[in-house]
Amino acid sequence: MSTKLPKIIVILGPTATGKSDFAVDLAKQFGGEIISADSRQVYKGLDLGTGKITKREMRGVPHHLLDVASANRVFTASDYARLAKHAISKIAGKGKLPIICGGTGFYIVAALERQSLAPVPPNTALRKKLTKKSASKLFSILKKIDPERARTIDAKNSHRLIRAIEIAKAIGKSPARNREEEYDALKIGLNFPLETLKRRIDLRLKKRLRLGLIKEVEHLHEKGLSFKRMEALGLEYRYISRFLRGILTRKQMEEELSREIFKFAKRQNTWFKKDNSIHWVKNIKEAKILIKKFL
RNA sequence: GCACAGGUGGUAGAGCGGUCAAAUACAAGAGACUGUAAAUCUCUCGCCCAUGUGGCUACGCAGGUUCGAAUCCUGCCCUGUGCA
Repeated sequence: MSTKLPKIIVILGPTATGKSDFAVDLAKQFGGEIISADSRQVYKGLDLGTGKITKREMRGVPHHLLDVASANRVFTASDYARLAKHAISKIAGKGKLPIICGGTGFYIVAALERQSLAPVPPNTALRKKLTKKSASKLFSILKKIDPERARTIDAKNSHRLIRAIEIAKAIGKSPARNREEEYDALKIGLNFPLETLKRRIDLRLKKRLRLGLIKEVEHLHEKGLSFKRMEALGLEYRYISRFLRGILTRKQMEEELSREIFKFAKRQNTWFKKDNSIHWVKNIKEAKILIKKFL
C-alpha cells in the first residue's frame, strides 16, 4: 500500500554495535549512500569521541550529515530532519538507495515522519527568561495557554515545558503530531545482550583513549569550545572535560564515562524497544536477505 | 595496654527513645520523549504476599532497661585516632 513511497533502509541500534561498518557493507552491495543519524556526529571536530567513521572506513561510499555544523552552535532535530529529507531525495533521485544509519532515535523519527516537529524556531530571549522558573511554575503557565499539551507533557521536565510554552506563545498551541511516514522504510536493528554491550563499550573506550581521545577534547577547548558547551554535548566531551578541569581524576573519569555510555545505550534501547517495525538481525546475512525481499 | 571516636541498607552517610524499612547522595533496575535528544526528565530500589494505614526480618554480636530501642545500660568482637 505504501509502495509508491521512496524506499529507504534504516540501520539502527544502541552504541557500540557496529552499525557504521555494517551500513557500508550494505551500501556496497545495494548501491547505497549513507545518511548518518547521530546527534553528535553532525558536528565538526567531534571525531574520536563520537566514533565518526573515517574516510578510509567509508570505502568509497558517500556519507551525508557528518560535519555539517560547528560544535559551538546547537544543531537541532529540526535541522536534522530538513537536511536528512533533502539528502534522501537527492540520493533517491540519482537512483541510489538511501541508508539512514545511526543511534539517535528521535532524529530518525524526525527524518521519517512527514511533520513531527512544530514549525516554531527557538526563541532564546524567551527561553532565557523561562529557565529561571521552576518546573511546577512552568507547568502552570503551560496549563493556562495550552491545556491540551499540558495533559500529555512531562510536568517535571523543564526543557520540554519551555519548548511547549515557546510553541504556544508563537502559534497558539502545539500541533497534533502527524506520525505518518514519508518513506517506505525497512528498519534493521543491531544489538547485543547487555553484558556483551558493556564489554564492547569498555573495549572501545580504552581504544579511543589510546588513540588520543583526551587530546581531541583538549584541542577542541583550545580552539574555543567552552567547557559549558562540552557539558551539554555529554559523554566523552562532558567527562573528559571534567578530567581536564581537575574535577575528576583520570581513573574516576574512565569509570564514570564507561558507566554513562552504558546507561546511554540502555536509554537507546528503551527508545527502540517500543518500535515494533524494527527487524532485529543477528548478522549481515540476515540483513541482506531482508533487503532483497524489500526491494 | 590505657584514652577517646566509631561500627546503620550494594557503597558513602544521616538518624541518637516512639511518627524508621530508616534522610540524602552514589551505584543498580525500569521507563518517558512534539526543534538542547550522548541532552532532559520520571519511577522503583530489605524480603514476602504484591490489594494494603499488609506480613516478616533488619541498624557489629549477646544480654538488659523500657509500654516501646538503630537510638539508653552491660559485656564481648572489630575499626580509626591519641597516649604509652
